[in-house]
Amino acid sequence: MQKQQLLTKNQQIIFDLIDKSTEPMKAYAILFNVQKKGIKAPLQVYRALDKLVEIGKIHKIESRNAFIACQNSSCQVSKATAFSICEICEKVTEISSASLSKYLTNFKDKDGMKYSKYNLEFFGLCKKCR
Amino acid sequence: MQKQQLLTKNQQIIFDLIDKSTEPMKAYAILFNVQKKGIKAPLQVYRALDKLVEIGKIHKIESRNAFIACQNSSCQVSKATAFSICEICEKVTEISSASLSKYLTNFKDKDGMKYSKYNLEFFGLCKKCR
DNA sequence: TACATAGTGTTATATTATAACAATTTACTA
DNA sequence: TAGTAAATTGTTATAATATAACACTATGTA
Repeated sequence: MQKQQLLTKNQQIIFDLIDKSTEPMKAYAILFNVQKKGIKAPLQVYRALDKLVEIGKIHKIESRNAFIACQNSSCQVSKATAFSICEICEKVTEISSASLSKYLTNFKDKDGMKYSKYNLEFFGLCKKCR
Repeated sequence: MQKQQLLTKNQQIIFDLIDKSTEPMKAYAILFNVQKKGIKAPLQVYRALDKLVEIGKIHKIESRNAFIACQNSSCQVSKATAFSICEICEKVTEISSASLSKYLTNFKDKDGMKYSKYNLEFFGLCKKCR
């Protein structure tokens, strides 16, 4: 087990907010929500987000410019991420499939190149929206 | 064979530029390059980009906010895309692996949900940068 | 012709993200 | 425990990415 990373005040405030949210949050929505806690400027938010992504507590959904708490307790670092995104309601779920991550982690391209990291976003309709 | 989509003037100008480029291009870099051809405003660029993405002539590299011409002649629509991205030189290559696309196209999550679309970005070091 | 659809040109503005710099806190180590 | 390097914070300003709204033009087709 890796050493538990301690969060600083700003990081904790922002992580808590994202973690409680049922949907991915955008940076300026986060800013708006934490202003009453003394975080006033975009940069304070982005710095915390950068760090939280780096240590794997949250992930960025690149196609949406939004952030979601890691839903996989063993995911300490974001090196292999996969998400499903509903194109109607925008619900995002982190996919944790051992076979998928095994397949992608071991994937080699034509030149035999292996990759140290990947991000996969699936799009479709969730149960409710179908 | 699908009917060949005809491009409008702006779409053609912008596609030609991206297609000639050896690296992904960002929207405002494109704008700068086509201003001498009469395309003056960001919106003209974004509209052409949207259409080109929609018909599969180009792809957006989400993690870079940049656009690359489709390198796969049979790729008429961008429903299943995979790229390798060098984290040093930022070289981006479209991956065309039949087994990868087969695996991902058929992937079902725990709930049996199938997806209509995906985008995968691999990160690592290219040959030159290793 | 008349109509629908897609594309264009334009101005303004919204959204997302970083630069630069000074001050403060934290954690390590001599 | 004092010194110091590294990380974090606070702040103002600004850069980079993307869309809204509206009027107009071209194109295809009934």
